[in-house]
Amino acid sequence: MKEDKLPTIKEIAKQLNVSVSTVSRALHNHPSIGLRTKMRVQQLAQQLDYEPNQAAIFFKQRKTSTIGVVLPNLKEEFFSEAINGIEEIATKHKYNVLISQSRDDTERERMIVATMKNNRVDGLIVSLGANTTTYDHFTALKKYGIPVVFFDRVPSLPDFNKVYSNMNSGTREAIEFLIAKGHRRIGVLNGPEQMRSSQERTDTYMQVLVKRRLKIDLGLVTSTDLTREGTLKAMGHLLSQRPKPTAILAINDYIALDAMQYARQQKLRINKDICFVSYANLSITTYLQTPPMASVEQYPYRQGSEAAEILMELLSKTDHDGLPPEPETFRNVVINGQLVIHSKR
Amino acid sequence: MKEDKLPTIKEIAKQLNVSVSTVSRALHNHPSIGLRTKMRVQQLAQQLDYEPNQAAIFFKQRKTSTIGVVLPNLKEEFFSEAINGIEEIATKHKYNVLISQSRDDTERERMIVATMKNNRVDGLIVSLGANTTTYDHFTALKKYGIPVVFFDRVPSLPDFNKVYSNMNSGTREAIEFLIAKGHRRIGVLNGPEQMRSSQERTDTYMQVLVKRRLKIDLGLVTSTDLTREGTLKAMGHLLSQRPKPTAILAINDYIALDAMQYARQQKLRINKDICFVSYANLSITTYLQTPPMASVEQYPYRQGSEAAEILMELLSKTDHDGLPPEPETFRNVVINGQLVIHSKR
DNA sequence: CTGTTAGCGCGTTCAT
DNA sequence: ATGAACGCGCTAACAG
Repeated sequence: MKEDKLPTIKEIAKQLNVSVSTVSRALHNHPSIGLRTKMRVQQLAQQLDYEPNQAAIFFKQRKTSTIGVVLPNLKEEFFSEAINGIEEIATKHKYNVLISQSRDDTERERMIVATMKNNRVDGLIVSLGANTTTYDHFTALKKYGIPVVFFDRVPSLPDFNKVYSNMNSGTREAIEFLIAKGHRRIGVLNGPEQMRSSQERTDTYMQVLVKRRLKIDLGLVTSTDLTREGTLKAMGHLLSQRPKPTAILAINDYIALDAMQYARQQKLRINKDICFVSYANLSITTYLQTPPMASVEQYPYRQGSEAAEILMELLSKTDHDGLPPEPETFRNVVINGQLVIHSKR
Repeated sequence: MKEDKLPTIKEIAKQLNVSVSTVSRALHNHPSIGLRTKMRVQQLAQQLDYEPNQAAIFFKQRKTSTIGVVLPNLKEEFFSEAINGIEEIATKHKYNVLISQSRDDTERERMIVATMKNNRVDGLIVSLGANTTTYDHFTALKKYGIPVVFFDRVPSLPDFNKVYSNMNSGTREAIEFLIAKGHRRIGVLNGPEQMRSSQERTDTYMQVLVKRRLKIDLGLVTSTDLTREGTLKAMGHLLSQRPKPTAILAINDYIALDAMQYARQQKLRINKDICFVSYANLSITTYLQTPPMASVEQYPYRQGSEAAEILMELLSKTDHDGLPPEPETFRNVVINGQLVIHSKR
């Protein structure tokens, strides 16, 4: 049953008593091939169930038609949704997608990038680990001609291609929303300080408070390392402030969930004693009886597909290789997060 | 900055005035290479930052060191967790992982399998789409020598390698649990009938009821196509039965969530008027104020890693290729689902 | 111990 | 319109 040998053009050539190059050309609809031969070749190919050996082609073309995707995890709906976006574009361009998770571990991230490089992926799409502060493992790729596009968790340095949702507009909306609801003590449950989004969030928070002439209490701004423990600890800190915050802005829905659980343990009633607003707008929150009052939608699908689109563009440029040494320009796509209100109360 | 050419063994050979094979052997610690030359080679390789071109190796060895993973989606924590298991094993064996989602669409599934085949993945790990009832796109792989291992959503035919959690023990425990809590009218919210697990679930359900001498009402056994709409419709059916069921066994946590939402809309109080027990035991349920009373743990990580382990084993056999035409034996690993109780009430 | 060579499957000149 | 030959980077069989 098992046909040991997959058909090759050579095989076809032999059977038809023509040369391999003829077969190759016929298969590619090269104009200079006789209609008759072309037909014969194509028919036999079909019949033999011939499929070109991608490995050989990759080898020859020096490209693998594969892009690597490195992200913190697949568990968060945000990232799996982003992958959908990436996959869609990649498939459209006949690219394969190699996915790997850094688990927010910079060391793992380095390893992954290294293996991907060795496997000669054509390009990389990356969302950084929470603790990654150095980018040399990415800059190193430049000399191999492997383009990198970051999304969501992007480096704070300018010289990278990135797609992300800026925190400004969304955060502004969120804070204004809470103020309008009467909240005066608003806590911030931020991510690690090295994350670009954390800084932006804090900045905007401050701005809005100043503009609204509310008192700024730095004790209300805290950060979690994104682990559950870190979040609980941060919440402990926030809730120990006096007076207690009546609302909390959390870096994302998962963190908000942990935080809400903690608050509930402290006998606080969600959306009554304390309100939550967070980022991402995940579908699971719709299942909660007491979801966050509002979420800043981050458009993961769009971020993924935009990043992939940019990468495809970069790759097509590399193709022709007559690359005029442009003054190295970087794509920087910013998506405005939109506040989505879940609970009227 | 960009070094156009990556170093090759040929390059190293030239610089050292030795032959490529010497370099190759030195790099592989071949015993028959002089210590001195070996050192020289390895040092220069290091210095040049030489990395073997995997594409070339793949091409030569006729294997890609890549396994494909086809599953319904990445969004469900069950699957992303399974991927962690797969990744762990694959990485350990120096394999890459190509992931693709069928979105429960058999047509997409076929396409994916076809591309993976053309990309010459060494093997496949698959969890079937909900509606897949034919397996010819998988059996076809046999003649290309591409082994397939299924997990969780496995074919109901015997001649495939599979890893799955059988529904019997877990379902039995679940029903007994509900009966012990005083429930007499227990509804079943099953998946599509073609799914192996659905049949098993129904069978066990019947068995336990018979054993406990409870009345069997076929109106209480219904199925959803796993879409939200399908689930709501099925719930409508279940809740229209008289007397209404007081407990419902749902095929998985996500479905349970949809079902609970529907119940809540019907002014039923979760865990009071109606109880839920489901399968999977996802971490998100811990965030719910009213989680399912109990879940049958399905061990996604373990399923993934076991499947990968089996695939690795199959692949290593293929390697030596002196495959004695064994009478085609299939691996069939069954994991017993364990009931985990969340709510005492 | 080391070098020479063939060949994996394909696309691509360069001839004819 | 077609064929012959080369080479991509690497391994392995064969020769010294």
